[in-house]
Amino acid sequence: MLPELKLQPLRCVLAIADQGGFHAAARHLHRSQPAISMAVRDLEERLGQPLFEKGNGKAALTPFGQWCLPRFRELVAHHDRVSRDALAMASHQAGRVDIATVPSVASRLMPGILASFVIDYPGIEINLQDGHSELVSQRVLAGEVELGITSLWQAEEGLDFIPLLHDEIGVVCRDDHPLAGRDPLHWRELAGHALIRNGTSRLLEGSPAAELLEHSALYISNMISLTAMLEAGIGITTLPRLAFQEEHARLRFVPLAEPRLERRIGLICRAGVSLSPAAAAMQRHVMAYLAEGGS
Amino acid sequence: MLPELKLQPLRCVLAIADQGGFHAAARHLHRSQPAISMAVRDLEERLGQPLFEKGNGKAALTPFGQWCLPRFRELVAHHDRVSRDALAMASHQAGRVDIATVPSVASRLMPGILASFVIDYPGIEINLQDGHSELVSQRVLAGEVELGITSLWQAEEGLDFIPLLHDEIGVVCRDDHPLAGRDPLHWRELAGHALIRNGTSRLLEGSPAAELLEHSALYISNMISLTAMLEAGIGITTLPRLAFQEEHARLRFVPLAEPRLERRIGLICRAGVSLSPAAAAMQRHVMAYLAEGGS
DNA sequence: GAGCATGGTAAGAGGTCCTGATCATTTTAT
DNA sequence: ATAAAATGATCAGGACCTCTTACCATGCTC
Repeated sequence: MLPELKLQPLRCVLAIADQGGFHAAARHLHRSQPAISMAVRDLEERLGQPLFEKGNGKAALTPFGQWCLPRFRELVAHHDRVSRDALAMASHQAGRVDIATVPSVASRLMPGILASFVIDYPGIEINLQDGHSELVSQRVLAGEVELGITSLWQAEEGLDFIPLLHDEIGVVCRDDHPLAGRDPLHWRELAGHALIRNGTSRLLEGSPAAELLEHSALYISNMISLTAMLEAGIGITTLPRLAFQEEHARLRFVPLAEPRLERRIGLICRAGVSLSPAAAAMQRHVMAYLAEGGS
Repeated sequence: MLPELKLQPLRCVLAIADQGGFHAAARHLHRSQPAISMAVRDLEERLGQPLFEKGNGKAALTPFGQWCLPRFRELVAHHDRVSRDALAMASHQAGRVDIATVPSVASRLMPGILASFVIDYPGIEINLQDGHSELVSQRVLAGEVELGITSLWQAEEGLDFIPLLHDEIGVVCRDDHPLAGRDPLHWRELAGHALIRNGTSRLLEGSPAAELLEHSALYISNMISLTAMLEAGIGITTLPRLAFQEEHARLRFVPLAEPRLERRIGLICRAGVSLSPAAAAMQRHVMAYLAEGGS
């Protein structure tokens, strides 16, 4: 029923009207002049009305053509806008990535990653939120964010996990603590010291050191509070190295040598659903960044 | 630079998303299934990003595809709207005609013409304005209106004139006037009677009766005032028959037999400019209406 | 009237698009 | 578990469309 108005003929009409002639339009569109004539004739046949006056030497729009012109112009402009936007989106020059990470990654890794990312992809909008690792998994699974950077203790259904780095677990204590200087540190040596549990303590579960947790009376989830406790000398805690804020002068990180514990930090995304171009770019960027050692 | 997004592939994407599969989309679009696959593949290559997930049995949009979908839908809808409007305009189901006529035509001819026109072309908007004949010509020439119905005393540059009917000139007087019953009326018989000139009196110019005008002291342009004068018995006047309002019980129209004078009423439009589809329909309608004798 | 512009027309090459048959894979039914 | 059905992908062939080259008709300029 409706005739299919192809865009090329519409562009021809616009060019003829703007450039003031078939030949000029042909030059402008890099086509031969007969192509313009035929495109216009075909379009006029589809519409059932001439767009240009015939017979006279000059090209002049009929009233019908004048009526059509602005509508054609709008339609072509609309097409170009959609085309440009889609291309920008596809070529990572525009778009948006939502990422969720655990706080330690957000504060220690992401600044460097994002600093270089925004240079490479200035058009991409980034939304970074942090939360504990289960929240990160949930948000990725729910589709609220496309990418997550976290540690997975168990392979989760519907999530793809791409390992990025190993983050070793250690003991954090004040610099005047007896354990502060030790380097080969066995978990048994922690017995008797006051241990403060925190959000990452469940990383010890399943290891011989797990029984330490049973003798711990303090649980602090907030990192600020935790460091304050440690600085006050109230006790020691275990943390992944990445979660240890090195700028605290009086705190020391002592890696656990036996058993050697670590969390595997990686990228997670929904399985079976491909990423948006922007998120794919971010994924590649993160992997390349960490492969180069965080340069 | 910008890829040319043809509409057919876009429709394919919409159909796949709406119908939930390539085969369903093919049935819906009355195409074969490979055509759909190829159209999508071509579009994906142009954009540089896949729109549908590959590998899985089912067709599912990628995030990029989801982003594109509403934009594609808008663009296709825009095209269809333009196409439908242009087609309606071209096939006289929509549009607008601006006409200017002399008052006599507007009041005596146009009601019948327009009554049947609006039945045949219910979608066309009509704008009718009246004015004296020079004003009609001016407006047509200036492009303010596309069509005019008037009497032309001289062929005017840039105007095409299509004769429609002959309107004879006669004398109008009160029913008790000495001339009221006369039928073969010679212009010499008007001598001595008080003649009121009006806007149509210049139709006498160039005829033997022109000298009558010199002995006339009254000029009334307004038709209401003029008939009031005539009904008061102040004098007589000359009018084309069409301009004589027959519903005035006490006034009589006596055709001038010698010289026989008439004005030629016709359609005028700008020369060299074709009419809008709606105006062309009106032109044909007027000519057909008057050729049939005003049925 | 020669020359240059306008746009229109005809024939052929090239590309696009569609179809029909076929294949690989997944899902569903028995 | 096996058969059956449905999904989308692929390929070769042909119809169709579009563009180009060459040529024609007309109007304007000098």
